[in-house]
Amino acid sequence: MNQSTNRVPVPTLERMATYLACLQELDARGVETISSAEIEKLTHVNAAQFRKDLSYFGEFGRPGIGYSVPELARRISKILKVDREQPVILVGAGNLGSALVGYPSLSREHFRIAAVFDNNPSKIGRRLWDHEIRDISTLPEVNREVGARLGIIAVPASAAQSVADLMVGAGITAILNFAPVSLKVPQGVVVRNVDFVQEMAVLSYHLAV
Amino acid sequence: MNQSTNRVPVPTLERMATYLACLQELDARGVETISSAEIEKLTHVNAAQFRKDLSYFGEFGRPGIGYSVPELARRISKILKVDREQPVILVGAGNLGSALVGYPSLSREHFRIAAVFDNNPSKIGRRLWDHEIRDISTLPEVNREVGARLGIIAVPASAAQSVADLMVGAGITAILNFAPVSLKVPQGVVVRNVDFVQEMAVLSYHLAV
DNA sequence: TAGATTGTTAATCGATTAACAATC
DNA sequence: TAGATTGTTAATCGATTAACAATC
Repeated sequence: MNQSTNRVPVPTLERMATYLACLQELDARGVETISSAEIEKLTHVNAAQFRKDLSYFGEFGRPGIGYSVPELARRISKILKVDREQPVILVGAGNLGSALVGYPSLSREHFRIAAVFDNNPSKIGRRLWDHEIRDISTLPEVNREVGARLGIIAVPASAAQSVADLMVGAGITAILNFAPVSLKVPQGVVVRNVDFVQEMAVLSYHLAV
Repeated sequence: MNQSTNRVPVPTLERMATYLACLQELDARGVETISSAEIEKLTHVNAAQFRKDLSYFGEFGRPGIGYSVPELARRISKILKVDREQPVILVGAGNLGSALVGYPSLSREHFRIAAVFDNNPSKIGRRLWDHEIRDISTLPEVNREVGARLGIIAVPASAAQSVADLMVGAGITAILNFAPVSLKVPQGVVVRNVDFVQEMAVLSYHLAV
């Protein structure tokens, strides 16, 4: 099946990333072959779901045998485009931004923080890990060099929309947004939101009174 | 409609938290009344969806008029149980844990970090913001005093399951898990996962080649 | 009253899962 | 061959949305 003709459901994409993490772990442990039933045990994703998800992208296994762990990992990496270096720009050099820049799993999947921005004069020019914190107003010119298409927004809610606008103007087409606001972006730009408070609120709902 | 007889869809709960954030913002701006159509403009959630979501919990508006912003905010807070102080324990005093402890929005919604744990001897005893980092092995006894039912896991994937087990043993019934693993927990314990790399991978998929 | 907007039903849409022929 | 497991179809399940009577 063809990725350009058939729209892949977003939940499928999320699970593809989950499968990949699982396969990389198995590969590191030297496991060579795995069945959909075993994937279900490890990820708690239904085996039929797993096979259906893969079917959006092609055929990956051998009936009666299962899937080659390293091959499947390689092919999913390619599908998700995490098999190549991907420059990312980050706006917001606060605690969260700092944690993200230092987050080792991001670089492990070839996401490379290429520039860090803030609008706070007392932060601009200082260092965050091995990055200089740059003036937000230089974002367009910096990204002309860097060429990132992925952006991370780690600023307060009140500033998020204007940062998004700036990013989109500078050629960013995919945004990970940590601010609790619904961003307005043009067609063709993808946004995913991460909202800790929302997550905690959903958990809170489930507490016994 | 009754929350104990009818299971509320998880997407509805997530949106309820979104509505609440939006209403609090409106309330702060002094807006007194709002219609579902205006909520759609602000949150990009379909107006019928909004009304349907609320219908799981009762009646909140007045036909022809709309919804009282402060009243609806108060009632959603109560439904999500974010109207009261909620103690939370956090394990993992790394960069991410540190960012979470310092995250102001959590306390704004009455989530109070009550204790921070780590297993690293060089961290134990040190301070993180205004918390002493405690030995993970003391978690059960500390939580006997603290009485938290919410826990946050901000440790590497390899340690996450054992931390989860420890939390569950200490009375935690809801876990926010930042480690990229599928936790096994007993019936009655709720887990929500936040996985930055997964989010980035989904965005990466959408990039043009 | 006329106009606006709710709460809810019914229709639509899409995602999950069971079942099984194909195949190693 | 017999047993295992895939890829895919069809059935099920659940979530979203349009439509509208009820009501302010």
